[in-house]
Amino acid sequence: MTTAVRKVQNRNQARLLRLLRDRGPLSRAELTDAVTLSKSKVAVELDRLTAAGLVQDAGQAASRGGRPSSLVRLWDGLRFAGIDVGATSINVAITDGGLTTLAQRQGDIDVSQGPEVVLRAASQMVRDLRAETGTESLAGIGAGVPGPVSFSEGFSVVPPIMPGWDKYPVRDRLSEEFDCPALLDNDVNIMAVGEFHAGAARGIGTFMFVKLGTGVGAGIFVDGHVHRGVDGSAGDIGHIQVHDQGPVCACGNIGCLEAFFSGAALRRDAVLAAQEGRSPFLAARLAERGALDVLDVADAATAGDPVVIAMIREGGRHIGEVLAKLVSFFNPGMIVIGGGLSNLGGTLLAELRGTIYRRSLPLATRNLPVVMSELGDSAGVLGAVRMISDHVFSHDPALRMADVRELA
Amino acid sequence: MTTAVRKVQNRNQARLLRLLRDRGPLSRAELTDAVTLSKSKVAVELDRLTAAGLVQDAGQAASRGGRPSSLVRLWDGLRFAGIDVGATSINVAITDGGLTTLAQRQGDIDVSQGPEVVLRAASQMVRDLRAETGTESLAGIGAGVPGPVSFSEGFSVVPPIMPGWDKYPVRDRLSEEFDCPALLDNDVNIMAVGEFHAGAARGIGTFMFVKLGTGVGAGIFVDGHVHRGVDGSAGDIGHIQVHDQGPVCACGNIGCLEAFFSGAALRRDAVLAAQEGRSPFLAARLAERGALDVLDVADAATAGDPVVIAMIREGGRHIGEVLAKLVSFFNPGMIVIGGGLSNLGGTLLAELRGTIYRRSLPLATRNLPVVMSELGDSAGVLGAVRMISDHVFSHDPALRMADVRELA
DNA sequence: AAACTTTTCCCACTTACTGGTCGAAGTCGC
DNA sequence: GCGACTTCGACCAGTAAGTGGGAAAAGTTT
Repeated sequence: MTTAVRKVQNRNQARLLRLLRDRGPLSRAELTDAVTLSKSKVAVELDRLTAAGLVQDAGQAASRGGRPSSLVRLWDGLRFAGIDVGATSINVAITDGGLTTLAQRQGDIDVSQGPEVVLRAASQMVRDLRAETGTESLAGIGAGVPGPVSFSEGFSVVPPIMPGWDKYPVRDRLSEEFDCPALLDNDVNIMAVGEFHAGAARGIGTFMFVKLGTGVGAGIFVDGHVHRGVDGSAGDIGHIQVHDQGPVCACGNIGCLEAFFSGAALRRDAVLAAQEGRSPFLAARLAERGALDVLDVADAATAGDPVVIAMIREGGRHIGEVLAKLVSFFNPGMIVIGGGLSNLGGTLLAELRGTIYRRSLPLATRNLPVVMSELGDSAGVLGAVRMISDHVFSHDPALRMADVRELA
Repeated sequence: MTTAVRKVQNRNQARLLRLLRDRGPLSRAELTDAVTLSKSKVAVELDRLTAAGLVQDAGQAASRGGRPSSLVRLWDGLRFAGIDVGATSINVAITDGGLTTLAQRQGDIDVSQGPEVVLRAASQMVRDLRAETGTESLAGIGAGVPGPVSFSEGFSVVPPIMPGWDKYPVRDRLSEEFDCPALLDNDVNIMAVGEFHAGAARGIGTFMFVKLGTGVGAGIFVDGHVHRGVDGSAGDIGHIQVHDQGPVCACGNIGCLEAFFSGAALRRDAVLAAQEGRSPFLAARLAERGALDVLDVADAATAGDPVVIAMIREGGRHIGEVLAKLVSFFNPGMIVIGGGLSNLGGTLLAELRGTIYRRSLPLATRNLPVVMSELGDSAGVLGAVRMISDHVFSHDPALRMADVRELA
């Protein structure tokens, strides 16, 4: 363990680090090819990175007919932590520098208990995982929480159903406690980052991630970057009004999208269908277990229960109608569906696709894949570590998008 | 007139040129302060720009208590042309390097006559304006046409009601004819650029421009850049379905937003109200002139005609309901309303604001101005020249956003 | 006219990076 | 086993970009 300043000094070092993160150990020659720099320059920067303890030697590669390359890789002890706080659960992972998960843990929480309680639980989980993986120090922590987040300030802003979280300095608390850089974002955004990094949207710079969970939200990628909007509330589509009348939403309004279809709405409708005897399958399950969740509904659909299937189709149609409008507006290259309700599988996906393709312009949908999340529950933590590693593996964190774009 | 290579050689020259464009003549000292470069470097680059014929001396400034500055400005003979093709009209302007309009001309066309006819008319107008302003050569041409455009390829793609335009190489034709760089974009996008450059959205990097004209469309700005979407169809909100039933749209579908409210829809409804005797004001106008347009409707509203006012309010509500959904999704910093229907004035704006504020989340609307276009008919041509001047005043046009962003 | 202010020109110096050369370290053919 | 060939990495001189100090230039103020 070096005690050197573990800091990226320039743009070239940042590029090299991200190459090593994304492509694994590479030789100096391969790195020279990948970045447009001379071998001398690459060698110099690698020496500096090695001295800074960010990079290390990785032995010899097999010869390709000449002198064998000596491989270079990210420092073996580099560790990132990701924290994905949901409404009722928390997911924590520790990865190495290449963002391979070394250990992961899930726990039940109630986000309404406030930031102190939740952060205490999260910290404990991180500490446990550190012990488990023999992690001495963390290079960075990424975290996501439900509801609108001020990314630049690192805290939640007026979260609807999360008392005590408003302006609570989550990012700075994490940064202090673990003595490393930290970033906080909306949970849907980090899931979108996850799918972009290692999931269905790999290489698709402009896409929408739609989370159908307890609530409904979207993560928006524009040219490889999260679009957060001016107040950090972009993607907040759960409370779009889809009807004048309809069920009352948790937010107090009437006709919100997530009052028609979401984890909460589906549970409500499922229990009703069971109690009213419209779905024998769900009635049996309810009697058996005393409650119903998304998996019960999915099972009922698989078993061919017509009422349940109709329920899913109607919900999918509501979501699809909103997405169709957003597709016309935004013209994304892909839509990724995630969150708990993605367990509803093919029935839901078919309805979504049908509605979106039927209601949007042909030009905007002719190349528009609508697919399920590839990462499932891990999308959030993976996105969180990707987000913080992008940050750590960048030159001057102060020099951000806005400034760089101006140059072009 | 120099015959030197009039070409920007590096990023610093690009920055200097844009400074001179946006802030007018400046002294070397002021330029040094504005860019973060040493005075020596600024002097060297200015010399090169002068040699390239892009920049020239502009005499002495008044002394501020010491040696007076010698001012530098863009070459006096720099000229940009902007072409804004609408469904029924065409607008052309020639500006100097600082994007001040030197001459402007408007003409009536029918875009359905095809690109050959329209481009011939446009070229003639540009030639007329060149003669009028004594312009020897153009430094660049920006143009906008209705419907989806492939920006990178420089032509329209599957435009709904524009036979013959599909894949017709508009950009390259202009570039060849006038022997200068040219860019082609969607007409709504260039209007948005215009409002960003010199209109209501000055300094607001993330906003929506909504054109309510013959059709309905939106221009989307994200962090100071136009968002065109993966197929160039972003902002195509006119055919969003707002109802299961309703008037048949020109696109063949039912319930499209612009079938409910647009220039075409309003004319239709106005004539109907006149013929059915519901609006005495419009009936009189129709009898008097044989036809009705937006200005007649505006006059009727000003005169207090209750049926017309209700008509505008209902239309505004339809637009507002769609915008409210998009605001929740996109979280812009401003909405600018333009196009012919903005002549409807306060009645329309009030209804839009009311609907948007009522139906979107408080967080996304608490800082959301909804304002009328400041540039009116000139937004398009001004945006077009701004677009092409950004292009000409940039280093390597090949090195574009995607690449630059990757560095950060 | 002297003192002061501000700008511009000039030049030595640093920094970032390039690209060629050469030895090191392997494989391959015989 | 040895020389020819290939590939890699270290070294180093050279270059382009940019910095920053100093002096001259060209005004104003006293």
